[in-house]
Amino acid sequence: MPQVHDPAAALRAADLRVTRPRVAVLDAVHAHPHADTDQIITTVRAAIGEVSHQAVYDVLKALTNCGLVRRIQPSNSVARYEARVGDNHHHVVCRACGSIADVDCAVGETPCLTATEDHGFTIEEAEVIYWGLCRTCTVSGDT
Amino acid sequence: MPQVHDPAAALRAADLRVTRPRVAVLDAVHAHPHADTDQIITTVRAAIGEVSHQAVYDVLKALTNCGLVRRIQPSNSVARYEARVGDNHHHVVCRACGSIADVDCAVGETPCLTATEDHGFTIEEAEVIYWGLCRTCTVSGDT
DNA sequence: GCGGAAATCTTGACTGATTCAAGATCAGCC
DNA sequence: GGCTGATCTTGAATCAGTCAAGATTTCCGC
Repeated sequence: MPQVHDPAAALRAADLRVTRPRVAVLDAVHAHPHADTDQIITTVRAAIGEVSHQAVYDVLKALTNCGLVRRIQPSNSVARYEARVGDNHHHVVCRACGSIADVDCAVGETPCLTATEDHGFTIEEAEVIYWGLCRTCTVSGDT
Repeated sequence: MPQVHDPAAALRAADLRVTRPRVAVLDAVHAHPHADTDQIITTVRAAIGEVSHQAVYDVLKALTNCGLVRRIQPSNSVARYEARVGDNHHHVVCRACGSIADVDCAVGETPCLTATEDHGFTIEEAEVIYWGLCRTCTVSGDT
């Protein structure tokens, strides 16, 4: 049982072949939470040399599908990815600079999952995005 | 005091000039909640004839800025707009067909606004998206 | 009602993230 | 080591949304 992050094992557990690009992408997402695709590509290339952006897109899609990474995409932002999955946490997004931080759920394990009127929808998951200003932007812009 | 939807009055109240495209866009958003830009353009053109897509984008941006409409953009979806603003309601999005429905907040007026750890962020607003399946997709896909 | 100034709209090109497709390459299995 | 299909490379394409310049239109005062 790996206490540390073990990409290869995670990939095998998800029935995905273990390839250098995949391991590198998984590492990159672990190392840079909330990174966008471009940052991930850069990180991956720094780690293992040239990799096509297409490969990174494919890998991210595969990892997202099997639940190894989570894709988040606040409005007016490109897609971002994080490796913290399985727990129920949400995000604060800075309106000014776009930075993202994790927020543990304030209400319970599955917050707000009880919609008052579900219109016949089968609700599986609640995604919460808090909008505000990060500390830096609060200081610099609040004059 | 207009009991009914009065686009011109709303525009004036927001310090925006009253133009045909703006009135038509406002009408379209009122008539079709959660419509995407393309649907809005189509509706507007049906109402007042040819209008450039650029004008619609401009108008939507202006209306969003002044708070007359709200822009929502679930992951893997294009931008959508709705005229129901000011109250605190959220959305259910169908994972299969992308349809959206309104959900009143289950918790209170400003749900989940109390993040346990705000990382120095000044939180202004919480946006909640419920992911699930709409009734139609639940029935057809749940075999 | 008329005229001027500034906001708004039209036209048309452009960007940038993401996707598609075809073929080359590699991981996993025997 | 060799085979097979998944995965990666290459290169082009798509699509929502943006930028920019010039033509119109609204609003305001007269």
